[in-house]
Amino acid sequence: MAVFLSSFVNRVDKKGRVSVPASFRSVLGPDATGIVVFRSLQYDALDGCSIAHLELLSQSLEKLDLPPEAYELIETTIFGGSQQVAFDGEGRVSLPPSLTEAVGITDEIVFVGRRKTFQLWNPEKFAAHDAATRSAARAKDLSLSKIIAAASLKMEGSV
Amino acid sequence: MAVFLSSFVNRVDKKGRVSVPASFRSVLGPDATGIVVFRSLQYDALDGCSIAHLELLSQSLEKLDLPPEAYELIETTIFGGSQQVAFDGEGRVSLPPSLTEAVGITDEIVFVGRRKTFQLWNPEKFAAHDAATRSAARAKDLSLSKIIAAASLKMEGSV
DNA sequence: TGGGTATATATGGGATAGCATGGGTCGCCA
DNA sequence: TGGCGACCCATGCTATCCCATATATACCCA
Repeated sequence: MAVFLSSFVNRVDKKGRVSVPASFRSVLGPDATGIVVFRSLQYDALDGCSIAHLELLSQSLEKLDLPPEAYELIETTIFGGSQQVAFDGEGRVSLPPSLTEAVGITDEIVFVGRRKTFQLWNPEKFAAHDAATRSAARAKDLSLSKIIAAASLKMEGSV
Repeated sequence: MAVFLSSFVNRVDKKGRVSVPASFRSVLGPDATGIVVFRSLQYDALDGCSIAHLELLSQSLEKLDLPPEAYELIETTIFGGSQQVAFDGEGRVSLPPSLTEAVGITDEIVFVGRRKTFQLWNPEKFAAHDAATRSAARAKDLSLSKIIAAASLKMEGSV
């Protein structure tokens, strides 16, 4: 399993600790010491990724041809706004109050897999967001089977 | 941990002393005797870095083909205006009043990690700056996950 | 196929060490 | 000799580590 998949609802205890879902930890690999968390720019949620991913970003920053405001954004928002949180012996992390308060996470949290990264949501907010996204997709008549069918056609055509 | 990450709010005591965040000190390494602080060219804040990094900056400056006035500006502002401050036994530094007053730092200070360097802000000013950066990014629809995805693609492609 | 057992995971709480912070004292330089 | 800065010690808080427990899942054996 190489990507972050599906959603998990976990509790946040009095100390602010949260169990990272075991399947997410296995994606991170046995050598991972923790994760990196920062505020999502688009959503009222937190983004999470592996430390390796952030280091990758750091290394590739110099090579990427980004607009100056993107640099500024990354330097301040990601590196300044992110928190590296380490696993304890049980695979938990303690999320800093500054981040959880900003997105309304209190005693429960949803981990949402997003392939290379994942998100952390307040359960009610995620439910609302998910419902809105779904109805928007329906309105646009987006369906997975159609997308896959279209992709397969494209593949066959290219062979 | 090889880069300066995340933000920390610390107190400035009556003597003008400030604890440098432990994680920043660990980035600087066990042999670091202090840090270098100077006024940011772009922001109403202070820039900080390791002594080694300033030397690196000095060397890379010589290789750059800068117009004389820019060179002059940097020499005067950065190298002339920078202060080397040493750690005390507890990992604190005392910031010169000339610098703190110039950027409005009084009894509280924010350390903001910026990868190879970090910044020192008045908390209120940083909050405003951060909010402005965020909303600008949102307006431009800069997505961090897109940037990260692009970075990974580039990295994978380069292997 | 069903029951029982073992393992993994999530969760909770207590102990401890590290860290931020404050105050005091000694020595140096003006 | 007075003021300032550097070192030393004390303290409270918080994060980290360690151990205990409940629940769910997987496995095994009859």
